[in-house]
Amino acid sequence: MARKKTRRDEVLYEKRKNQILEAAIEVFSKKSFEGSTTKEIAKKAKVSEGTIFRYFKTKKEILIYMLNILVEKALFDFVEQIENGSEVRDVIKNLLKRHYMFIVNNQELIKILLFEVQFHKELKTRFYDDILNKILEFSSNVIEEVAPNSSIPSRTIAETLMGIFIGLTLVNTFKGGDLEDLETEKIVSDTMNILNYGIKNLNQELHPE
Amino acid sequence: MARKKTRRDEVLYEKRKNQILEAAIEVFSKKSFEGSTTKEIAKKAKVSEGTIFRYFKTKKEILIYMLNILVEKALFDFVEQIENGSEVRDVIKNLLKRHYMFIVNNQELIKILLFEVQFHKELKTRFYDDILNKILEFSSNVIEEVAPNSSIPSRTIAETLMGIFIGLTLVNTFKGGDLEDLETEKIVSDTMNILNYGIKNLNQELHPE
Amino acid sequence: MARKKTRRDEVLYEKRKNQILEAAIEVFSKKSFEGSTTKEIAKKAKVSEGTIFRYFKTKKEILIYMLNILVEKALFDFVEQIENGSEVRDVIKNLLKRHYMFIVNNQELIKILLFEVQFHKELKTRFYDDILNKILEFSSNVIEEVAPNSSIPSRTIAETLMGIFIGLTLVNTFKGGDLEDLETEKIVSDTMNILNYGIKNLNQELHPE
Amino acid sequence: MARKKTRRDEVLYEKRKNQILEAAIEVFSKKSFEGSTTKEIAKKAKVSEGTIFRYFKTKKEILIYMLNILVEKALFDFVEQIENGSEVRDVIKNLLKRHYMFIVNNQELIKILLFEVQFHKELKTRFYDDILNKILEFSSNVIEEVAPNSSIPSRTIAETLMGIFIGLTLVNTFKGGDLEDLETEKIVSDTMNILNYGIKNLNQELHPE
DNA sequence: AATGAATGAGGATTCATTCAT
DNA sequence: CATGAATGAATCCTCATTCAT
Repeated sequence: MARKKTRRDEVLYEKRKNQILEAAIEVFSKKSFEGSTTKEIAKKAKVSEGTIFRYFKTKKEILIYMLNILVEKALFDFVEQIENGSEVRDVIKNLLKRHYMFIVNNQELIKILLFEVQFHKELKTRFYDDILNKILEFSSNVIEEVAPNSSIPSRTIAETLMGIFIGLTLVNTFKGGDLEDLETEKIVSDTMNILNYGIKNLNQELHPE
Repeated sequence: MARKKTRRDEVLYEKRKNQILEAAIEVFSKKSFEGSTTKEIAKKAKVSEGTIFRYFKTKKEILIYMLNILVEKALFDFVEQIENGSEVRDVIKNLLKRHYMFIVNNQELIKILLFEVQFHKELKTRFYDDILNKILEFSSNVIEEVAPNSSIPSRTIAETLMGIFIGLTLVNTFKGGDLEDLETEKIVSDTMNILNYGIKNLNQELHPE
Repeated sequence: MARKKTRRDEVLYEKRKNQILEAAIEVFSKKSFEGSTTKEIAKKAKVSEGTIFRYFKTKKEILIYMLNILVEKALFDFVEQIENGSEVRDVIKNLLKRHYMFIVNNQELIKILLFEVQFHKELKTRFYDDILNKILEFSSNVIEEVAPNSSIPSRTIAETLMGIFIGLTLVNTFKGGDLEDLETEKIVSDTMNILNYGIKNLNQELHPE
Repeated sequence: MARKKTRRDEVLYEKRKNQILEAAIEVFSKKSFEGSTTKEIAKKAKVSEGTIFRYFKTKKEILIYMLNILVEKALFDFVEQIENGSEVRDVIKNLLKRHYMFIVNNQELIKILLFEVQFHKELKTRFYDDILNKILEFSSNVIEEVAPNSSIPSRTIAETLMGIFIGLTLVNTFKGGDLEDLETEKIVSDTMNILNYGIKNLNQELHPE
């Protein structure tokens, strides 16, 4: 009776699961996890409520699955070897771009998890260990290499960079909503200027590139 | 017949309302607004569920009240005239301290609102207009005064400062939980160094004070 | 310690009780018994909620008290000897007037009790026994006296009369609301004509008085 | 994917909805709308409380649905052309029968709505416009045709007829409860006699048919 | 596999009643 | 005695989850 699982079955399975995931991302990001209903997700995903529970044992498992996906993306986006410039400035600039692209590409997922993770202990650890910490380690290492004896620990610098981007992203959601690719260059270069030359010299050395 | 409302009555009223508020802050910050139940708030506040609704018409009104309180605190903490140093450096440092103290002193409230505000349109506007924007304006003005011709707009600098602190706060909640007063000096001075001298010169000019 | 109850106390007591009663009548008639709250009654009566329960052990007791009052009024309004005319027509006309005045004078109370009595067994019996039945008996007797051998039982005639008035009252509440004293004569005389001359002869014998 | 809604589905849906409706009628008529609980309705309908809300968005919607049903029935029971007798007497008799059958067949629904309608503005208008007024217009027209020049307006006669029946129904609910089909003939013919010949001639002309 | 009807535990809120002041 | 704050049981309603089809 039981039909062998074909390759096609699997592809369909993944497609359907993704359909639900995308719908959930949209809904969670608009109403928060607790504020969302499986009914609304089902509707947006164009499946029945029952179907959701074939793909995810519980509503919470959707959230967990989101974290898994973000972990993958974080690794992928930061693991590729960075094209090392030799100058501190270039290295930092590359890091900033990576941060920025990661955030822009995964805005909704990041927003959801950044917040929800606080209310679910099991997720919190993984979010910190597998995403934040991984990125911070990677950044620290890169910084350490090009500025080995800085009296500010490279980790602190990395945290500051990350903090800036998370903060900017949030502040931004209040102003308008979606970050757009177009602004990338400006935000990165403004931040670069502040970080690179310091505020002290703002008047003299700006936009020298 | 009707007893006049005495001063004592009023004090009791405020005390009770605060009791509930404190409980709500604790619960909301641990479980999110939607994830919290009035039952749990009541228990933590040591009142009956019914009592909550004598002091707040709806659960949501508790959230709104939280925003009102944060607005007050924001004004109070930023309205006092800043002791103007004459040097850019000192001014920025003062701003950073203010930011930091505001966040440290109102951690839970900020965490709750930063999150919830996204899901409640009415709150969003007020949060941006009455808190974020007010602080940004204040900061911009201060910056403008001491660094009038910077090619980076003072507003951008102000947003960056705020972004840094919001971001740092969040990143911090993942590491440990509560920010402590003790770390204030270190965080402020590290951030100051980065901002002030820039990363470019990290090796040479650090910690000159 | 316990002060002797003075006459003055008693008067005050009754006054207060009445204050509450009047408020309750107003509220019940607008929202039904179950739909009303003691809070609203208290507010309308200008006393505290607690006070209500000094005068009535429970909310339901207010309803019971209303019934008592209506019983008194029914007796009073129908017990006085009717000025017997010698003609059937005059007798019926007098009965109709009594019915009508009773309804007009106690509109709200009747509306409330007619409705609520159905949902409270204890009240139902008393309402039927002490009000409806009393009136029906009284009317039957009067009719019996002037039309002793009618093949329609005098009781049936009495029920029909009462039915007409209850029905007219209700139908009326849908059109406008309050019955007004002004219409009394017209309603009574129209009804009289129908009853008196029958529909059969409507074209010929109308308004001969 | 999505299964087409079959005829069978629809039938089941209506059956279930009716199950709940019947239960609600029973409960409302025993305890009034406000005095009833969805829990009790659910129990009586042998469904879960949740199910009720699949079929009716709110408790009040059940009441509204009841009104809709009564409107339908009123139209249906009065719209069929009346078998016109040529004599006033026959016409009136037919009208009385219609009234009576309508009331007997829909006793509970009428009792519920006659009362509840007073506390719900939206219902009140519809009840008057779509039921009472429709019936009154129909009756008036019929009367007008057979007794065109009566000095009592046909509308008044129609209102009196309706009033009689509403009133008789109510008075009846206090005596025993359900009206039974058996009594129809008697009640109709007694009322007919009163209306037809008038009280004046009660002694002479009764039961001549 | 997919559906969506049914479930029932649990949530926010109301309200009659009590009781300390 | 009068007050009105406090109570908590009970209400209407929602929603994740199950399961027959």
